[in-house]
Amino acid sequence: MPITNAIMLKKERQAFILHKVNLHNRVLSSDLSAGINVSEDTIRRDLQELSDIGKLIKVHGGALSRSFSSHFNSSKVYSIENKKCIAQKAAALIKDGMFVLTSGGTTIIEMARALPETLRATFITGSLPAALEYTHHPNIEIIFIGDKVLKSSQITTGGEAIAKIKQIKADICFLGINALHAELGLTDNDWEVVQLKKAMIESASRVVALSISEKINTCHRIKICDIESIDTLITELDNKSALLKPYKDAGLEII
Amino acid sequence: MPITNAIMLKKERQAFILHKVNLHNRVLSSDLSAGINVSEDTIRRDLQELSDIGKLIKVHGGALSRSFSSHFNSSKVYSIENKKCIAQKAAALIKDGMFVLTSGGTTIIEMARALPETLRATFITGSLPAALEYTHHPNIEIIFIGDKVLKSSQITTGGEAIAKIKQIKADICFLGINALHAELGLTDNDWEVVQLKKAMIESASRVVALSISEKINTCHRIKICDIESIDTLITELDNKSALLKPYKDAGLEII
DNA sequence: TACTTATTTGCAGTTATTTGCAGGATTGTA
DNA sequence: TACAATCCTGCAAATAACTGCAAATAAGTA
Repeated sequence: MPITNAIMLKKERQAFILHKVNLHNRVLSSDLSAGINVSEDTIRRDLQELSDIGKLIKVHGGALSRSFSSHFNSSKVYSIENKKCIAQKAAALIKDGMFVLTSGGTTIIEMARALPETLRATFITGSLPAALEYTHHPNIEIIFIGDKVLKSSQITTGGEAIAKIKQIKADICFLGINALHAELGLTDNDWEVVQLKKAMIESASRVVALSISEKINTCHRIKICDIESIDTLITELDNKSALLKPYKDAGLEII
Repeated sequence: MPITNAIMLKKERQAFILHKVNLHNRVLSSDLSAGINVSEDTIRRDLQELSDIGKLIKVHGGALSRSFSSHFNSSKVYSIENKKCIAQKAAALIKDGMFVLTSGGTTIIEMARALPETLRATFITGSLPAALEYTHHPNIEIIFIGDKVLKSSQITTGGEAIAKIKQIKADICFLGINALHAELGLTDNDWEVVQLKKAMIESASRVVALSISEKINTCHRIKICDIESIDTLITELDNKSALLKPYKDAGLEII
């Protein structure tokens, strides 16, 4: 750590901190305080400001670079309890003999775990984790949609996968939802995933969207469909919740 | 386990643990405690927190990866060291740009983990666990063969899967082998799996069999092919081993 | 210049977090 | 069953974060 004997301007100091954090992927408040000649309080305030504008991630004792914590913070699988609640409600909709089309996502995985052991149905999916979860159930038939695997989402995508889905006529389709908005509809931020979900919606008699409440009234870049294309919305909330009213008004069944 | 002598921030440590758990599919608290310089209590608390937000599954003595359904598989880690050895040898055969066809099985999973990060190749498989493992690598393209999923083996089987495989011409094919015999050839005890492996052998320029030595000179019910259909045999043994002589005499390359 | 105002910084006191440790409970295994 | 390993709980020490405040500086203004 190069010692700077001259005093530093605030902006200058923050630029220096950013440089350090990007170089080493992490910094300690104590090191910075010793390196630059300022109190730890000042460093903390700097880190707080830089964190507020998203230049780094502040943690107890220092800060981490943004790229570093992307793996850690990006796929926030928070609110497992809520997802389990949604999973219970969703699983109850599936009856013996049904053809069930499902997307991927943690909520779908929870649904797979919530399926009663006695259920006899056929599940069709292109999600590797979901399919693996289904293999643990004794009485379920699994059809996997093959094609190129999208690594980030661990699902198959591509023309052939979509063509296969279009051949299917499923009784019910469960979609794990990333963003839901009363006017903007369903959106996602991956083009491939959007194509796949579009196809799934078209191939099912009944479309059920699974979404934790914090994703309600948010949107992403690419549109999947309008709200009206969804038949049923399942959240962890009570169906009298005010947050759900716009969707109820749009004619969706709320569970 | 790389020893990190510098102190680690809490979040940093947790990210490290997550990385480990996703890489190896399971970690021991004691190993982590020794690797990072913190008490087991701290590790336990980290695992608890990560478990609470659903990043991993905490078990007695350590933790399991969430993406992999290890409950079933972790108990089955037969002679893991030998398989790692085989995996290393097998991975060395794969070059940039290759089309690689692989079956399922624990040895194949180990091979997936042994692939160098820089490798750029296309992997084709019908095994759910293998495909999931491939998704962790940065430069690999994955093509998944879809169809009905055979739950016991977590692979896709059926006419369509076989038809797809027959359309492919791969540079190399890796087969995890359950039984190998100099006169009786390759055998297996699941009819569906046998059909699939037959197709894979026909679709590859070079066929590589991966087998731990204890499976040599054993046989199962259903025949896949003769020894001569195999080009290369990889075991954990030295290639001068007497056990391998019949296979060497049959013209196989022994690694 | 002289005055007001805003920003920055350090300090003291308080609160919160993290960590290791000691004990007793629990679990897995021979 | 007995044994060892692992766990949980509460506690204490160390560290870090927050709060309010005051001094120093910078910036704007009549």
